[in-house]
Amino acid sequence: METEKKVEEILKKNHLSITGGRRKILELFLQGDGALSHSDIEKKAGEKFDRVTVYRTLQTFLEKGVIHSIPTADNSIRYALCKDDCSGGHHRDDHVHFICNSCGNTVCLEDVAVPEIKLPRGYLSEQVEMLVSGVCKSCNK
Amino acid sequence: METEKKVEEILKKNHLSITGGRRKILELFLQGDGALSHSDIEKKAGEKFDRVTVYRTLQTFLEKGVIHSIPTADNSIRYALCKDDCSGGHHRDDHVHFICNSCGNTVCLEDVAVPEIKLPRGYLSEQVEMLVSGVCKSCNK
DNA sequence: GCACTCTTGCAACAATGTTGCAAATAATTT
DNA sequence: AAATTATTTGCAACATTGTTGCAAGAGTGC
Repeated sequence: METEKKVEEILKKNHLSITGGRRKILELFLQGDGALSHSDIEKKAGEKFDRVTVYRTLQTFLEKGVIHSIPTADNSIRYALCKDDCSGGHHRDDHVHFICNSCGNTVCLEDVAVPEIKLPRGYLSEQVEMLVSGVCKSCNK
Repeated sequence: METEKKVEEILKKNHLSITGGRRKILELFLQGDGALSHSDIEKKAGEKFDRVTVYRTLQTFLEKGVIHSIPTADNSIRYALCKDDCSGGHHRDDHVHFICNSCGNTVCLEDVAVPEIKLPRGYLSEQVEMLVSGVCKSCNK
């Protein structure tokens, strides 16, 4: 199966041992194209995994650069897969995130770059996050 | 006192009754210039107010447009005062937010406007949030 | 000052996140 | 392929954060 290979590839590339939990969570990310919150994952994974495992797995994936986190206004961080080129720790995650107010989905707009901005004198920018909310392609019909 | 007048003005303008809790919380916002998280407020307000009161007060202020919320990557929403012209429900909050990785402060860069961006076909933008993290003016010395 | 409305605090609860530790599983070595 | 080692998982217990109903208290308008 295609997904299964990808899962193993990602885990191996990041020197992570291949376990059931990591497999399952990666599959979820590969299947749906949207971002997932912690509770999304808990629900979709069925009753199979302990809550703590999900926390720790997400934590590990974050550290390795497998996923990135997307802050949201409703206090529920979401996570999405990183593209290939940002694995290995340094993290190039300069695309816009879109949250649909209709269906609630969060997606990465990989093709929309975050524009440069000029900060006031004295401020040093290290990372920029851009969060657009509105109506997504699927709901806007 | 200057602050006290401002507090009452804001509350009256939004048809909110003037109570101790609302006074105190507004003062906190007027004093420090940074954004405050829920727990910041609880701590700074001393032992005087119930947790629930803080939640409800923030909720009320949000609805009235007295404050706006700033999502952050660490799962702790922060709140900051709105400028005068965005009271009354419709909310013009189009400035950039800055989070300092050194001191942890979050501030509104009122002078830095959020740039326009072009979304892919089909997407409808309703609100844009821009979150810059790095080193702030005070820490960058 | 009095009646009325809104706000507060308390209690109880639900949801979310964290930590230590022993058992289970995966990777490594022989 | 079995044994050793390192890592991961699940459980339990706990801490923190957020929510709701309700009675008591405080603010507002008359």
